[in-house]
Amino acid sequence: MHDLEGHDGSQNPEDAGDEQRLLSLEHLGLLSSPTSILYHKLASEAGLVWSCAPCYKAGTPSPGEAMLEKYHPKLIEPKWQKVWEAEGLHRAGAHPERPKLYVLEMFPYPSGNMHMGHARVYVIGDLLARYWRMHGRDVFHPMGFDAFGLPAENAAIREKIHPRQRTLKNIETFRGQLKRLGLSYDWEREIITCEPEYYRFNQWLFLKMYEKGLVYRRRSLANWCTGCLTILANEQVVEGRCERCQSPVVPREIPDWALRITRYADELLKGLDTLTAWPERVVTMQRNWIGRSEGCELTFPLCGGGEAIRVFTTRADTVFGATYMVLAPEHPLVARITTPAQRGAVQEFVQRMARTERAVRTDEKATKEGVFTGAMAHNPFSGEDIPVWIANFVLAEYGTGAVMSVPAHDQRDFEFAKKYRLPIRVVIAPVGRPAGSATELTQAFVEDGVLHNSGPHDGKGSAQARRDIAAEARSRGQGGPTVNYHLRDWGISRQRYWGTPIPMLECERCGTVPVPYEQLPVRLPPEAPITGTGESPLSKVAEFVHTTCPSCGGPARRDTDTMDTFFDSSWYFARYLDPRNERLPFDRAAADRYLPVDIYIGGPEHAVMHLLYFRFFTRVMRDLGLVGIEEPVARLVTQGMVVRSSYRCPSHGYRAESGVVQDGEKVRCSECRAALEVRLEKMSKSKHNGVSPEAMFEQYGADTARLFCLFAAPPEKDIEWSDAGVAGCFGFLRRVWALLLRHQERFDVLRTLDGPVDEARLSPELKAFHRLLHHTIERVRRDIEREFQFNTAIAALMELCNACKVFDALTAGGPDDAAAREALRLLGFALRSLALMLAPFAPHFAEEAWEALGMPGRACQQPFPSFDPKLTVQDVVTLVVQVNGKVRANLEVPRAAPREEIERIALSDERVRKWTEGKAIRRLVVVPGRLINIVL
RNA sequence: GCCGGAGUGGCGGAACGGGUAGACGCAAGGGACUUAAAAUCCCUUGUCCGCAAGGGCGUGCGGGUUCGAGUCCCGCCUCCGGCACCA
Repeated sequence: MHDLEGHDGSQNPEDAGDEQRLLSLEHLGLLSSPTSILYHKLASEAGLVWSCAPCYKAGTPSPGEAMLEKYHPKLIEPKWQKVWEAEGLHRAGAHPERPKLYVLEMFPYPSGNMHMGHARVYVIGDLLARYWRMHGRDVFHPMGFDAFGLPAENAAIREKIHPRQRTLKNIETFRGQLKRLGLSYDWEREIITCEPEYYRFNQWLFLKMYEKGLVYRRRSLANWCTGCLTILANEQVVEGRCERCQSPVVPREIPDWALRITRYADELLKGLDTLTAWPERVVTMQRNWIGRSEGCELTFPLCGGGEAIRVFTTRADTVFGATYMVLAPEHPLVARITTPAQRGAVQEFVQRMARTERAVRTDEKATKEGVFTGAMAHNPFSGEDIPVWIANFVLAEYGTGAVMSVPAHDQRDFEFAKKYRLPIRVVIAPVGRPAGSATELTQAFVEDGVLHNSGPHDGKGSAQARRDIAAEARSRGQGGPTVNYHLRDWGISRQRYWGTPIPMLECERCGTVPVPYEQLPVRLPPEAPITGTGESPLSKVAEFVHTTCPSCGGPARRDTDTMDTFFDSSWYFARYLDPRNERLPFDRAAADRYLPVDIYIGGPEHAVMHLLYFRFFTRVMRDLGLVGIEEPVARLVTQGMVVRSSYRCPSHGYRAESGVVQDGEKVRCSECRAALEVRLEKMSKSKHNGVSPEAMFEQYGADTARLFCLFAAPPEKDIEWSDAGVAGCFGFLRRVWALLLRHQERFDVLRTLDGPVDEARLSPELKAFHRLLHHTIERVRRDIEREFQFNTAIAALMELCNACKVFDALTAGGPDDAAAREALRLLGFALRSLALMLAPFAPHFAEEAWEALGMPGRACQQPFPSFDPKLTVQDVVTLVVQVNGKVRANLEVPRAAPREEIERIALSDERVRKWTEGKAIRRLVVVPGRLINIVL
């Protein structure tokens, strides 16, 4: 059925590559037979090894005959993936008596293909999952798909493919790629957010939050993305632009549903202190984002009217210096207080601001401009009447949307006052110095100091005055101490099709009515006119919109927006626990068993949005009695990007590696010979610097890809994709393979020698190796557990493999020869340990090795090797001899040598005497087992 | 501007509470095997002076503490990330 195109570089995942054929073999009634039989059967059925791979010896090995001449991942990997799946080795919950561990990676949005950035995250998670399973944990390690979202909808507009169809196809592809990486997920837990079985509980949670007053309808200025044609949450606006498509964002008045995340602002902030296993920078970013600011609200009555202006300030101590006030152009009072004489100018200004892009408006370099409203307000502290202006730099959504302006002590106010010739009054003097005069100020004095020109408060320090003035305001009923947050409520309505319908109705008689729980899910209609014009597609689906009111039975209209997809991903970690539950989002007992997530791995780009919502929802779910935890994630790992060189030609744009030529130091475009700009950038199709996992599997196999992802750098750093580095990892696996092969004929003997090694019978070389082996186990465990330093753990394994050379000299002694038997015992121990330690890193390889060694069971289910702390150190150490801090000699001494002995050996050494000759020794510093420093 | 983080060979990166800087891998050079190439294996590889033995200098820069500093302290520089007219 497949076409007969060759293997030449076709990227089509359906291309009949060799292992594809292996995977598609459905004759797996064989799974109950020994895997070696299965594997040979697979191989010959696939026509792979014996007919076409030049690296194999010709001929068909008989079942039971062990290893192939060369390491061939293409053959090994599909085999073990089938075995794991058939034997259900990665399923959680099989051992309720064991301690649990929930390892989670941020689930993907299934775009067409998995890329290396994805692979890296999953490989890190999988390593931890596999490692801890070998330590006897009941590991919960699920995977699913974040399936709603704009890209599918945009693609639908472009390519006329239904988002659902496209998404499901992508998931299919993606899932296949995940499986080919050998990731140990419990696939029975899979969730797909665009399925009604999932999103009905988005709706359920929305309704519960509505009941709790955590959801409200608002009609305010929303962030409208001119590219995506929908409103965005505050978090999705980056530098005034859409974080997704970079289009300008403009204010637009669209009614939406908002979640009252601000009600949890303080709790979310305090909770940060408990997140000791989160990266510092993520905690800091969240702290900044929540942006708690303690201050004071003050009321300024308008002259000649009952109305008053409320302002928020952190500098109540400067209130006597407030010489004018400024409202945001959108402030509701503006229209009412503007005098007829100023109306024209004010209206013009307000309208201009309404059209201004957020990016332009909030650009710090934008000049401050404003218009006088004609109104005056009364400063209740100084007793003065001061003018009320509107200006571009005052934001409607922060504080009260109005400020008191103190030009002498606030830089913005200062600039504004200078520009419009507004009065400046100095009311704070630097401590210990006289207050300057307003006329000689060149910039605002913004620090705390001593009050001045402030009536009864003169002479007080700023901090004291702030407290007193706030208290005074409160006692007069004109404000008082208050707290403000940078965090805003989370608007979740999106004017798009591909998302969760919002379960709310508008009834002509009853007003806003929630959809009753028993009517959930409100299903997304299968078809809707997806036009991308900015109107909600659902509003044009008459049979969706028109419904009956559940309370009065009269006609009602459904809400036609869909939810922000961050809603979906805010609680998915809990749905995995109980993904088929039709009554509740998940069962409380399952939550109590597995939550919180012990280790969560994902990109730092989610430091604020996703992770803040995650924490918010966890608290909401706690208040709904769904979970018993406060924080969803105990330990967070933010991994770096996968980057690779990109080449950009001034006239031909980004060039693929095949389109560049090396010319000495320079790299040139193969078309026009122009020098190219070389940069390290995140892999992407558009920059032509990507490496597809498919290509990796094809060339080196999943184990090598996994190994490289872990070896290239520690998790939090970016890794630079290096084809040579990948080849190096492949080479390592091949060397281990060759090592096993060299000792193949001994496997039968090794298997029988499993008792403890008797050091006394080992040669000095083997004794040193024995200790290195124990030390390696210690290092690998420590690197994984404490530091997440997988790169150094792999380095340790490489060293161990290199050290195994000592066994090459092993001569065949009979089993009666005690020394030879001990050496073989050690060899067996080493090979088995190496195989098992590799299991979390290169799992297919490890299984194959384990099987070849003739060991029963599966490598991934064995206990991780353990070490004897007494044996992790060498008994002969290299002692460094320094003279005045400079290294002059290295000495081999017994580790346990007494201090006097060490001093004697060191001082009598010829190389040392050369430096100490004829000089008095002032001091001898001895660090046992390490060094001796002779100070002259 | 504010808040984080990082600067180590030709490259990616090591160095547990201050104790041989450069583990491990890549690249490079030399050699072995081969009719040849590939693959594989062995050796060398921070830098400068030296035939060598040996020595000098080296972890962004300048100081300091210490017998001893990549690591600790003070002052800078550069790069990356986040926030940014938040009152």
